[in-house]
Formats: sequence, structure tokens, C-alpha cells
Amino acid sequence: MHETKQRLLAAGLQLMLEHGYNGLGIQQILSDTGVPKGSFYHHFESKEDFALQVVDAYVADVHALLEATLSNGRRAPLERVRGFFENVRELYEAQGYLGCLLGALGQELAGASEVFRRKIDGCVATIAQRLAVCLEEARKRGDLPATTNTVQMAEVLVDAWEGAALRTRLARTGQPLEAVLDFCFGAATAR
Amino acid sequence: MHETKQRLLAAGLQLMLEHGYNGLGIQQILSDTGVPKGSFYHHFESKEDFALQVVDAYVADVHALLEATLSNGRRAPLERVRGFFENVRELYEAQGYLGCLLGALGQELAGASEVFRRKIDGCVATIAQRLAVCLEEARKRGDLPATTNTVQMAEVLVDAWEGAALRTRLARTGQPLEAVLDFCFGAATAR
DNA sequence: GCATGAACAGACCGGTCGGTCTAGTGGCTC
DNA sequence: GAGCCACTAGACCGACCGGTCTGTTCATGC
Repeated sequence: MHETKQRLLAAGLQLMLEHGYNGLGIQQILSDTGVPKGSFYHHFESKEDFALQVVDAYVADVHALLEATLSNGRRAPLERVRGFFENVRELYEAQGYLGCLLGALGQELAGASEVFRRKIDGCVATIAQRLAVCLEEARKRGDLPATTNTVQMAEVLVDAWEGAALRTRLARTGQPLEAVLDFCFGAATAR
Repeated sequence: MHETKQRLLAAGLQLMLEHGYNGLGIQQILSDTGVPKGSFYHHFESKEDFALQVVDAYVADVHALLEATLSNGRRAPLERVRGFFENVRELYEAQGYLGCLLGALGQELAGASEVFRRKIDGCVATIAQRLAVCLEEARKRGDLPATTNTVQMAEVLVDAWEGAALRTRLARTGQPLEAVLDFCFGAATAR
């Protein structure tokens, strides 16, 4: 991918986390990156197109992290799932506790834009599906009660996580993230 | 309170849930309510002042519901807490699954506005505190394990709920709300 | 019947928005 | 070295933004 385009996407991720979609003007992206407007509209059809590509880049990173953590055969499957979230928490910390881009854009735009609503819902669902596979593995090993609905549990895990990410954004602390993990993982196993 | 002001606040709640803060123009509020701009700026200092008052009205409703459900002495305390969330779920359903205003504005504005960040964080924390009181009552009765940290549990409950509310907004279903409640209440007691 | 001030009414303002347009530039191919 | 095209560059556009201003209406107290 062209270097200018990459620079724009990287800046877009950071700026959109901070200001949201409507709160972020094209001009600010251009000033921050030193890219002229002509280049921007050469690489992207519109602001919406740009934001959707920023989301794509973001979820690509998430899936890379999923791949890296979930397929690690040496750890127990439940450990791998928790390890994934712990890794994401560290990422949030490095970004100054601004939460999750999917949650931020989802909240802001789901009410007004079907395109974003569907897109982000799909991204979240896909992430949950990958976690569900690993949870199912744990269930079969007896690490989870045999009656556990692992698909639903993965959904709950992701949803609760997104809520904790929002709180992290509000309180500027990582504490909600830890708390939600402790609760969910403590709860799920000891049923 | 003046009737015009009330009309503006009521419309503001609905419109802000749908379009967010930055996505909602003053003009649209005025068209929807038939109120001229002069009246708007007579009742409110600015758009920000308006939004903060919309939030105030929203949390006042939430606290009224908390009062109504939590102080009901006939039900067990844990039942009352769950009953509160069930009531909120019905509210969301009536609004077409647009989620929670605190979550929506929190996500959109926490990164850019300290005023909103602090305000909404405070509102969420206060709600959690009231739930914690009821959870503590449950713990003392033996409905929760004696070791339960009820303050933290209340926080987790609220955070997870906000996450489910976001998902509800994305998927336009009440299902995530039910799932998170089932998980949390099933988990908390059977530890 | 007159003064007062809250509330209504909307024209108007500068600034910023997303987006377009034309021009220029550098490097590749033949 | 001519032609081509991806890319850079930024002036420019109409629309719309939040907010101000001037004026009017109307209920109330005296």
C-alpha cells in the first residue's frame, strides 16, 4: 500500500479514537499528516470510505492478535482467550485508555448510518465467533461446564468487554477491564 | 419548567440517541419541535449546555426507576437489581433498541471533552453505587457469597450492561441484554 | 393604560464542513 | 525525449454549522 495512504490511515485511527467520526474534520487529518487534500481524495472516495478503511485496518490488527494468541497450543484454551483480552488491555493502556474504535464508532454512528451499523456489527460478531471456537475447545476438555453455550458466552464476553472499554474511556483507568475479566472468568468456570 | 424547554429536552433525548452530539444540528431540533432559534438560546446557553441538560433529564429518569425498583421491600434484593435491568430493557425496546444515552454520548465525547467525560463518568458511577447498596444487602442475607466485593460487582454489572446496550444498538435486538443478565446473575450466585 | 421583562421569531454572521477542480510534478515506458 | 499516469498541491465551492442580533408579542403588576 502507498506510504501516504498508510500514514493517513494510521493518523485516522488515532484521531478518530479521540474525536469520533463527526468530530473529526478532513482538514485536521491533513494538517496532522502534512498531506494535501488532493492526495486524500486521490486515495479515498470520501470521508465515509476513509473511515471504513480505518475500521478495516483496525480489525485486521485485532485478527492478527487473535491469531497470535488463540492458536498457541501450549496454553489451555481458556488461558488463551483470557490472554487475548489481556493483550488488548495493554494496547489500550499504550493508547492512553481511549477504548475500542469499534465501540466508539458503533455508538456514534449506529443510529444514523446503516452502513456503519452493519459493518461494525459484523466485525464484532466475527471476533466473537473466533473466541467461541476456543471456548468450545475448553468446554470439550471439561474446563467449562458441559452445558455451557459457548457461542453465547463468547458474545457476552465481547459485549461486556466493550462496556468495560467504554468505562475505561470515561474513567481513564484500566481497572474496569481487569474487573470484567476477573468476574467473567471467575464466574464461567466455577458454576 | 417551561413547556417549550421541556419539549426541547424531550426531542433532544430522542434525536441525540439517534444522531449523537456532533451529528445533531440545532436546526434539526428546531424543525422537529417547531421552536424558533431565539427561544432555544433563551432557554439554553449553548449546544453544550443543552446536551448536558438532556443528560440530566435522562439520569433523573434512571434514578426514578432505581427508586421504584430497588426500594420494593417485598422482593429479594437480588431480584430487585435484576428487575431494574429488566425494566430498562423494556425501555430500550420501546425506543427501538437505540441503547443508552450515557453510553452513546460517553463514547462519542469522552475523548474530546473533559466536561462530558467527567459528567458521564460521574453519572455512571452514581448508578453503580446505588446498585451496590442493594447487592450488599443481598450479600448480608447470604444470597451472594460472603466474599463478594459488591461495589466492584455493581461496577462490572453496569459496565457489562453498557456493552450489551451498545450491541443492542448495533444489532437492533434485545438479545444481548438478556444474555448478559443471564450470565451475570447465573454466575454471581452459583460461585 | 402603561411599564416591564420573559418568551417568541427569524434574518443574519463568520467560520468550517466535505468535496471538486485545475494545475503541476516526478518517474516510468517505449 | 515524448507521452503517460499516479500522485501532489491547494485554491475554491456551496452548504451548513453554532451563535448573535434586532425586533415583536403578550401576560402581568401597578
